[in-house]
Amino acid sequence: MLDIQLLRTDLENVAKRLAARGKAFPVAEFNSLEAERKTIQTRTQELQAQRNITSKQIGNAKSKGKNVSLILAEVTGLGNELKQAETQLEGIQTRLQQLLFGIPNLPHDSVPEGRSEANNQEVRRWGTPHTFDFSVKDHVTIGEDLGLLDFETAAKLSGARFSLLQGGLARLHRALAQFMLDTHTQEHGYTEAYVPYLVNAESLHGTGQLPKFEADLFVVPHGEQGNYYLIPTAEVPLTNTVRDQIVALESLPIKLAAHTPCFRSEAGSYGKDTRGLIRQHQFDKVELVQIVHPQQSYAALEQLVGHAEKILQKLELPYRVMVLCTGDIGFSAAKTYDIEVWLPAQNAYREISSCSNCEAFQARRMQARFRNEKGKPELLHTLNGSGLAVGRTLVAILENCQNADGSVSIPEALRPYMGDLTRLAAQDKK
RNA sequence: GGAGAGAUGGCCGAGUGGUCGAAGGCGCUCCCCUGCUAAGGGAGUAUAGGCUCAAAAGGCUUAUCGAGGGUUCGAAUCCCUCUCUCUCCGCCA
Repeated sequence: MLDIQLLRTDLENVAKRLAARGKAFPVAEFNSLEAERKTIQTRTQELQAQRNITSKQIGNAKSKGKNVSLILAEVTGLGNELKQAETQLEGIQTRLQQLLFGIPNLPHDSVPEGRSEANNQEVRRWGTPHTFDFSVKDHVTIGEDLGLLDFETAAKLSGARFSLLQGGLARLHRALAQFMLDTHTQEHGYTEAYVPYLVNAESLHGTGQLPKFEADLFVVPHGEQGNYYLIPTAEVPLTNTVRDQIVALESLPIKLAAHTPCFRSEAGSYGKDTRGLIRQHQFDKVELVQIVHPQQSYAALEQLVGHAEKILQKLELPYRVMVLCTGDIGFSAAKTYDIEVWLPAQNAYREISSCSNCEAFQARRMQARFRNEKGKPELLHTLNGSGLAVGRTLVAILENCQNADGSVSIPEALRPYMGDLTRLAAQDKK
């Protein structure tokens, strides 16, 4: 959510920066709502003040044993008028808020302008893609040939966009998550967290998935209490830990890491990445969240990307880092880096991590604050990044580490998590 | 799932219809006193808004005592609904 003060004082500039992300701000609608709000709010508060004064007079008079019927008669009409004004004000403020909740974050000045993915800029590259002296297979073929990856059975159990891993591949998947989590907690200073996978609407509202993106979520009805939602990312529970809180300055930065499944309905992505593990309704991810002092958030973003990169470096997987352009950053983000891993079978780099600084956008929705140097509450900055998407990392390993005989070499960093196994071969089902 | 108790400021805790944004304490900040330490004295100390102001300061004002609704001229206080926490019983990994 944007700061309404900013909209009141510098609407033109806000509209301009939103235009850079391809979002037209409804200036006229906002201005007329604001004008209306101003009139009605002033009127309401005047009436409230009048009521308060009169009520006090009644109290005073009564305690002195005076007759109050005269003053009482004076306030008779006030109640109705006040109630009407209050209702009207509430209506306007709801409309203003709804408008505001639908407006995305402003891009940071350092974000390159552009309309789409095509305008994202490469920041750096690490590693050299391997050249193969045989024709490479894609991860689906590799996994199925090994007898360890089974989409047909998954489709029977659930439907499209689910997968079943077995044997060494399932173990490799587990090993990856452990390895990532251990690296971040032991080398990068994150606190490991185990979090709820079902969250309430307030939490999703806090991080910005609601109210606009309900269609992307899986909803679980829960009796009369309303709905639970399956988390689309651990960013939601991790970031919302500070919702409605005022944290102490000394406790910053807060760095949290969690390994969770993520659930996305993938509405609107029909026909995209239908083959394989790239785009699933359920996938695992190790998520990094940082909650920091506003002055630190851009330094923290660089760090956060580095933490995610470190995983790929240890796994010796080639990648590049992209800075997303104004037209491609997500709703809550002010700046986003994507990390893209090399996939030989696609002969392309594909997204494996996304790291964003949301500045105060989420914190404002969540009322997540800290006591600043002057002891005053101030909004925090929140950041999140994948470190990394486990399923996609598995894909990258299968494809980058494949051998001519159909086996897959296990990166050295993972071997301690695999009982020192060096390769996955067809007989590894058990 | 059943029965009961509770939710008040950074924390503890008083407050059962009016002068209560809320006693008292703790903590924190500033000042005074004390040769040092310990102790003592005084003052201050919620948040989010609105209007005003070129801005800062200030001024005026509104809302907030778990949340929402109701009764009333007036609600922390009375009534209703919900949420959460605790205790006991049941069930369960």
